[in-house]
Amino acid sequence: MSSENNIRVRFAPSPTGELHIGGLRTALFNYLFAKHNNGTFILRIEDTDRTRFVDQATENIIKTLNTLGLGFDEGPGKDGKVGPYYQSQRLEIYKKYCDQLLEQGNAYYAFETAEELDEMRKLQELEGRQTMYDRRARDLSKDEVDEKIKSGIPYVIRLKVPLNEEIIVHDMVRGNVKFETNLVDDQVLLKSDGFPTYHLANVIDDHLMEISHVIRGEEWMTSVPKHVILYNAFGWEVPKMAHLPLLLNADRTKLSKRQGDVAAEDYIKKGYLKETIINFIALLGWHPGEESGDKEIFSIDELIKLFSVEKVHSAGAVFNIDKLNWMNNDYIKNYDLDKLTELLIPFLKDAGYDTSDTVKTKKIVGATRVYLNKLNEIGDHIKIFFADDAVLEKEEYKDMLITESSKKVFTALAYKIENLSELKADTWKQSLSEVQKETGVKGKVLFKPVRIALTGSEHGPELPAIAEILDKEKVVKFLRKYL
RNA sequence: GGUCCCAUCGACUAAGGGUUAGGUCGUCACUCUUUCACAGUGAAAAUACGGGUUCGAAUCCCGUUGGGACCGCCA
Repeated sequence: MSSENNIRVRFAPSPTGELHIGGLRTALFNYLFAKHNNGTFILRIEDTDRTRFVDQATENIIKTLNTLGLGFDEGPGKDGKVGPYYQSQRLEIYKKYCDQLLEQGNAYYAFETAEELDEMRKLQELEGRQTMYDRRARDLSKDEVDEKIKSGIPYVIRLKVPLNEEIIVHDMVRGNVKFETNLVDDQVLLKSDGFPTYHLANVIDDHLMEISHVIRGEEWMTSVPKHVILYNAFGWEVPKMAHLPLLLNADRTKLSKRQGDVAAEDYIKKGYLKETIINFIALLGWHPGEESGDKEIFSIDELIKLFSVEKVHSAGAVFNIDKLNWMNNDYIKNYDLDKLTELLIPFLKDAGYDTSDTVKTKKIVGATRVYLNKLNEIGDHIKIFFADDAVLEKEEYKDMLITESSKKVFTALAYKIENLSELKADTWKQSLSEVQKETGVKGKVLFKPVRIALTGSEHGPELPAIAEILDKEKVVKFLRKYL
């Protein structure tokens, strides 16, 4: 379903590890924007840094995107005539355009070593100046350049930033932003290993891939003038830009490993539902506004319908795990029980529980889902359904179980349950109320010991549900244990 | 330090010249449930500060303060 219009956006991660929550948010907003406008969502892999390349990272990113329902229209394995979508496979293209820049006088060769540049920066810092390339190779003569190249000195190609100009960019989130070119670094465009830097590759690819809107994180804001200079040098139209507010740690610094997990996959693994993740992330830095009222829960389709860049905030947003947990619990409580059970089975198996009895498993899920903030917590709540013995949580509970009234109740109840044709929630209730009448024991004195006898704990799911799941044999056994 | 961005309850946010500044999470209280949880009701809780503009400012402008991002042959 490609574009009838020309809306084309891309998510362009570099394969240096797992998909970060911040990256996921960028991907999501690009996706929502594309789908809302009936445009095209493109995945491009920016693998131009050989030193940070991580094997399988691309596969993982694609997998995570797919798991969360953010499938791309064009990208690796899905050609849309503007590929390849791996930058490492586009080296000749960058080389060609870089040569053009050189010819036009928009770029130049530079021969400093890393050490020399370090020294330069240290000095600048000492003098309290902005650290940036001092443009010392800008005016090397053609002969000097040729000679250095011939003698095998490694070189990079740098952008020749036009001096004394002002660049004004319109950002869809932030409005007009002004930059002085004198403060813009003569960015390296082509590294000494022949690979392009982000800035060169990004601009060329966005143009060649006909990207209409660049939607990316705010950390890119300060490199915008470099990109504009490049677009201008090539004589290309600058795409529309939108810089998204950062996702923040609790201390309001850029979201990073430290405070907790930042890999989207970690959240999936813990059992945050994909609906939750999408819903929650969408509301970080964006809100549909007044028309949607007090609504907090949005399906992906609703998000697509409602999304607009104009409603994106300009301030950073703290990633708040408490609200994520609440939202996940809300989804879990309202999820289709069969589907939820299906999702929970791997977690149950992980926790070492037998899930072969699907009817029982479903009942257990139904009885305990309300406690779950995430699926991997299921193991903490279901021990009682599989134990061969109701181990007392606290030693002193025993006193309650061996009183005269408890014994009376257990005896009567065990007898009734034993003679039930089937132990269900309602037959349990029926039996218990009969016992209440017959023994005259009621209230806390009745219920508490029974609960403890069956589960070993004062707290837990509803007693009738527990009884039904445990079934006759165990219930009777547990009740008679204290006689 | 330089450049750029940002500023409504603790957090996410609504209101975009006129509202008792609204909602959600979290917190607290109460109700319900013979448990916990769920659910329901309610409470505390914010326009950073100072100047303008205006009849009227959270909203527009300026300044201050505070926070953040970037300043790599990383992306």
